[in-house]
Amino acid sequence: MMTMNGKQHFSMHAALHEPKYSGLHAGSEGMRRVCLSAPQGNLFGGFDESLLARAEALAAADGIVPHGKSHPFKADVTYHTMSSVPCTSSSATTVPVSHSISSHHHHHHLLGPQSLEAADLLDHLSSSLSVTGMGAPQEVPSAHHHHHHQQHQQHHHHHLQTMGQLHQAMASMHPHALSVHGNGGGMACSVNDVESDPRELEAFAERFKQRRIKLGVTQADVGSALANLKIPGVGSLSQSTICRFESLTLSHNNMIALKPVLQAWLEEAEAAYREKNSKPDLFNGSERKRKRTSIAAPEKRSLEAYFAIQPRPSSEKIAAIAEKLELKKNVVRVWFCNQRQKQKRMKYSAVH
DNA sequence: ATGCATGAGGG
DNA sequence: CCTCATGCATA
Repeated sequence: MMTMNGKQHFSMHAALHEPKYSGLHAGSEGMRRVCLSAPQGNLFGGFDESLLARAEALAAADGIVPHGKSHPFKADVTYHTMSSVPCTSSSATTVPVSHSISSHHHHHHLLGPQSLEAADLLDHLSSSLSVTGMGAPQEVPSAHHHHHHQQHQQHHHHHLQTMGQLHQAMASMHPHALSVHGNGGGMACSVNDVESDPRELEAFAERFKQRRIKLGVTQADVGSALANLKIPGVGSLSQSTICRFESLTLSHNNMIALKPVLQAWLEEAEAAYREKNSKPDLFNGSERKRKRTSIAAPEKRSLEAYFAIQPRPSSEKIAAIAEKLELKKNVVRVWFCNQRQKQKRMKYSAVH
């Protein structure tokens, strides 16, 4: 029944764009970012190549693995569950080193004395170059802030909507459903964000998670159940999103937008709780599946080093980096985009 | 739980 | 091309 994809995009997108948090969020998120800002922004001005070279060299040195020669394989692997896909394109070369090193590489000096990481590099370079005459204020080449929290939960792929059914008509709805930004410049702010200090969000997320678990509902269940609430502009969400909400790994705005919806669900669920589901019904074996490139650890280290220096490389630079790392340009571009997004997420984005 | 990807909307 | 919200695929 229904190609199971019939419920994917519910654009509540349109709503939140380029939020400068100009006035309203200046106290919350904007603040956090400011705290992280490094005084020296743009380090480029003609040193590009040398900087990139150094970043790479250092990143490479950082990964001194027992291989005397350079990696003979492609820097990335592309997985796909489909055998019918002939386009092993980006990786005709299967990487034998796959998980051995690609998983745990936490940028924190546990590698030894030579592990000069991006932050150090930046620091080093900035002191010697900040005089070259550029001062473009950048976002925040902050050192990484990685938080690793793991706790296994359920893994339950839902391609179902056995109880969901319906929805999907919202793709054409008004773009401002649960927007947080109603302001169009007039700053008549009053309706949105206000009542949303990160403190409360954190508290809510925690409560939500606990009660959800108490109800014996999985993140995926919550996601699909949201469609049943029939809130205008709100369709279902994925396990990923629910998970991210609970772990506060969404942007501040996203958190605020989702809170009311999840709260509504929680209330309804507790009212008439006690309903499970799980009919992992079958699907067609013939679906074009999305591929997920896997960037190997060494390359990832290089990218991180570059990112520390310049979070927003130009197209040319991206191309150059892509070539050096033997990655597709688009892969590199997306990596930077995702990295930037990551930087803006909640959680311990700053002082906590 | 998270990495890489897609797409809308805005320049 | 970017930012953002989201999701599939995966570890």
